[in-house]
Amino acid sequence: MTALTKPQPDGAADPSSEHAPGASLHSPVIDWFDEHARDLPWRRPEAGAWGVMVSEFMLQQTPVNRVLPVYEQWLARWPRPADLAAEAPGEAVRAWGRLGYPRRALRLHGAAAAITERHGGDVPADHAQLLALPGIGEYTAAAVASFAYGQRHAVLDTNVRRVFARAVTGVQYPPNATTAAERRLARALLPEDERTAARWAAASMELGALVCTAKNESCHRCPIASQCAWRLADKPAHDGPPRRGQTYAGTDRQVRGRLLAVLREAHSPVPQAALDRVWQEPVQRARALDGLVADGLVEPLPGGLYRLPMT
DNA sequence: CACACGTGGGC
DNA sequence: TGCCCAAGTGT
Repeated sequence: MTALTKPQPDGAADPSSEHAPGASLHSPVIDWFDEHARDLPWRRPEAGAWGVMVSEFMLQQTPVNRVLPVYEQWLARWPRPADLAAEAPGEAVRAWGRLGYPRRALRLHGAAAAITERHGGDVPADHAQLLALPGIGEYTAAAVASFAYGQRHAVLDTNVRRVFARAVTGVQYPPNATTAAERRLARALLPEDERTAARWAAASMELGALVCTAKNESCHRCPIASQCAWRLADKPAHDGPPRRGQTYAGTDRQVRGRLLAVLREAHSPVPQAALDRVWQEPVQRARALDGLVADGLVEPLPGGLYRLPMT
């Protein structure tokens, strides 16, 4: 049984909640969104589905403020999927700059190529077709279908998960990995009406991004503070297993980052010696470079030269 | 399912 | 000063 099917106190439930669980959350959150939503370029009508899709790739684990300038350059240079598909993948990696996780750039390029081949150059509206594209998982498929095409999907990102964890489940943080219970809850909370569902998806996400933040949440600005289970329980601290921190210093990831930074800046093939300078320890350095080549982020050339992938 | 995968800003 | 966090995906 989910929290939603828990027996309600007699007469306590809103009459409409029987058919629309969570209905009492929809209006306050959507009204709040109407007033406080940020004016982000990918939310404007002219962004189109491609703009939405590009933004979703870039926003996977990267903050809005850092995405903004790269997004603008990207859309100006490659206004349609076919424009990106016509470029070398290395150009996508270069234009990705310092957004991090450059495999996303490669996958976005691959997705553009697949869209050009399989979908006539138009970002598909079908969830399953979106999911089949490289770099698009459960979240991004739902986000593009919902934000770009107004469809009714549970869009479950880290913001929404946190909002639901607090407002509905009454805990400070969601589980480390998305659970079946969370998906079930998200589906149950989805407004029936397609238009409203899409609005709800964007609104609940924005609430998590701006108000119901991971740290220093602003309950005084929250439109559903009076209904929030976590707040009503006096905001108990997270218990469960500690949320795994991400290590970085000294890892292969750091080495990869340095190697790729050199190649992004270079506009002709780079000799091995130039790459050797970014990291002292030779075994780890070689492993990192091999990894980049295996991932298709770096192309080795005869004579110990390297460059971003041209094919 | 746990882990790898970049980067930079906030406290 | 570090630790935590940021619109996840693929293996």
